[in-house]
Amino acid sequence: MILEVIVDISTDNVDRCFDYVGEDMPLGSRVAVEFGKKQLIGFVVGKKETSDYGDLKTARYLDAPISSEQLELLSFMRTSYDLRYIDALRLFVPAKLREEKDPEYSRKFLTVDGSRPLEQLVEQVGSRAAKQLDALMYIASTGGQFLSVLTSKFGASAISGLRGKGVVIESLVHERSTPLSGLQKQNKKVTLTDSQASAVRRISNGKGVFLLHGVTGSGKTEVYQTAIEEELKRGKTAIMLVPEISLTPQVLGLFRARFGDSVAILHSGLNASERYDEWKRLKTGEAKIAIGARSAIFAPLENIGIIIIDEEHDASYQSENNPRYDTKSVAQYRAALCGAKLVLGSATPDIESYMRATEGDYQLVELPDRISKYALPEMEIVDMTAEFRGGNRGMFSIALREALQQTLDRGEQAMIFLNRRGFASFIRCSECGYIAKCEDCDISLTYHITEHELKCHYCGKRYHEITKCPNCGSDRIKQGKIGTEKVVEELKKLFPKVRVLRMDRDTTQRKDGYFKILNQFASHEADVLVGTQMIAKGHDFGNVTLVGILEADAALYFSDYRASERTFQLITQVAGRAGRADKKGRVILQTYAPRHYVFRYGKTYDYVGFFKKEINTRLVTKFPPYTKIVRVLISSPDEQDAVNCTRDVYSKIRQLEAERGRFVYLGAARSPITRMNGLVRYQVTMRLTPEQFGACISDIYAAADGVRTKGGSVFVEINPQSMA
DNA sequence: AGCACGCCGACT
DNA sequence: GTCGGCGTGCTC
Repeated sequence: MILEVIVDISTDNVDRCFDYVGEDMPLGSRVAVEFGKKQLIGFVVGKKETSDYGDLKTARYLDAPISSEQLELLSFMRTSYDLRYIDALRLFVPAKLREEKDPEYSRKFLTVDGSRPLEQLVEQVGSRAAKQLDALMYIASTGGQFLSVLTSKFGASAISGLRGKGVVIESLVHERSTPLSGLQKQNKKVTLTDSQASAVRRISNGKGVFLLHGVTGSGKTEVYQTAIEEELKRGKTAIMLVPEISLTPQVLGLFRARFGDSVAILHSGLNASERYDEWKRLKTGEAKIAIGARSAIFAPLENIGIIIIDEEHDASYQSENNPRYDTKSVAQYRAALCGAKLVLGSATPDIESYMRATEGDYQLVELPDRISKYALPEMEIVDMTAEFRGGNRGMFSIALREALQQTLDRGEQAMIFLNRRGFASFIRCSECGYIAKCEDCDISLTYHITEHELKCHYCGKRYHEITKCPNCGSDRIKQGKIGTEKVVEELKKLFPKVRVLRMDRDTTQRKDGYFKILNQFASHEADVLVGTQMIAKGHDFGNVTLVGILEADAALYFSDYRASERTFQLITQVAGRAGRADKKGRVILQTYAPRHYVFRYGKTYDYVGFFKKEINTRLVTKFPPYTKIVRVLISSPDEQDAVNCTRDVYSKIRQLEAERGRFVYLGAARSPITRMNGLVRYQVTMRLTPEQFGACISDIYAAADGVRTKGGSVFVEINPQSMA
């Protein structure tokens, strides 16, 4: 029997089948093969009787980790996202199965030989080996780097040359991680409210895709759990996806308490062995429910009855680095394959999801009421331009200062949320709130300090730097950007005795930093928690009665068509942190654009009102969901090479446009982040109608695949979460 | 990804 | 001449 095998090497030049002889075995089997001179593992993706090749090597059967249903999902992913075979295959198999033995997952790590002075090493490498010297200096300056990183950066031959000269030291680094400890069982009696019960009924008795729209605190989790229970009773299994950040011990504890050992948890805190163990429990049928972040959609379950995607609007469901895929589409395909239901749940659904629900593609299930007897907290909108004109140049409004004082006096806690994502910054007038926008795209412009100009990240159009507000003539025009540290500083100035915790990228570097800070805050070791996005999610603190939102409009000015949508989601989520238990909460939202519709609807938590307004804007401006944005990103170490490749891609797509009819938009430009990891970045951006997208996407993939950079990459993104 | 092969500049 | 670096192409 001839087996068509994909070998476990992720490069374009081996992204195809190689023929081996072997016994008959199911497709999806894992085999050991000799490839060149290397012993590798591979996966059988095809079988045939004869081969065009002469003397074939043999493949040895190991096991069959991938089911035929998973193989179908695999081929869907390959065509939909232009993935390499092996990159897609790896999603279905825990890392441990990638090595035939050697259970410990480790990588080679290179450091310079510290026993000798650097000059001596340089001398030994010799002045003729420029590449090797580069690499050596890089290793020295970074204090060491993984072999795989180095070879992709400097090329295989330079690195193997270095290794041969004995100037670098190699060691094996074991990826270590501490598993979440102490999943305590919590026994909680569950009685469903009427609307919860009816939601469960509709889901359990129905089929297809459901959009579960439930306000914050309406008890979506109980609905999920009961719906899963119904499927288990029918002998089915379930997958539940949550954003990585919500995979907290508390959430997992809830599921453990209810379903015990039939839950397998796949999260980033597990090491290779733990992950493998959980995978195996699902594969053997010992566990029937898989809970995890987006990759749990590939869980090795049979007979799936229900797939749930919690917080379905969350950006992390879209994979932004390879393999790039969209979890919701994958889930929908997988659910259809096995006749399972798909439930998308959110308090603030993705605009596209809600549109599909209004059009009848998805069935809309509403959970309109909060379980707690208290309503959502009252939201006050403070106009910061008025504060500014009134002489308040600080970052806290008078209302927020007073509210903070009252909260502290009562011995209660407050959260201050600072909306600051990314590194790009917008241009705003402090006087009237004017924001510089692109004439063609109606998207806020980004200031590029190096070129002293304003740019639109969608079309690449450039504008002169402005020093006077075109609206009111004021010269108080500036970049909008403040940091959490500055908030803490000012807070301490205003309230010298206040105990503050800060939570952002910096303070959560270490793996447990996130939980540590939350625990400290929960045990009232601080009065105020200041943070970014991170504090918006999950976690109920009973004693928090005040939430302040600073720069609520900041996300509005990122060059992103989803700016309003993101802002609405964010303020709804953050506001939900106030007054969860039996204490009434209060939210103070500071903005320079108080009349923006996102705040008008946000104030009353009116998602549907917001949706109607927003979907209309998208229609008029021809943005998703009415179009698809496709971006081809080209990177190369060499500027000229990048330009050439970009031209190449652009002309191919221009040709495509000439054949298939005018696109909504097509353009080429430098990428907003012009350099990254030493690579110059360019992009070809287009917007396509759904019909054009369906007709052209495979040709766009082909155009991108047909261009090779010298040491960089070319890839395609669809509706990227960020255009940076 | 690794490895062989072959071209090319630098130096005994 | 010849040694070693570096790019290219191939692996069933």
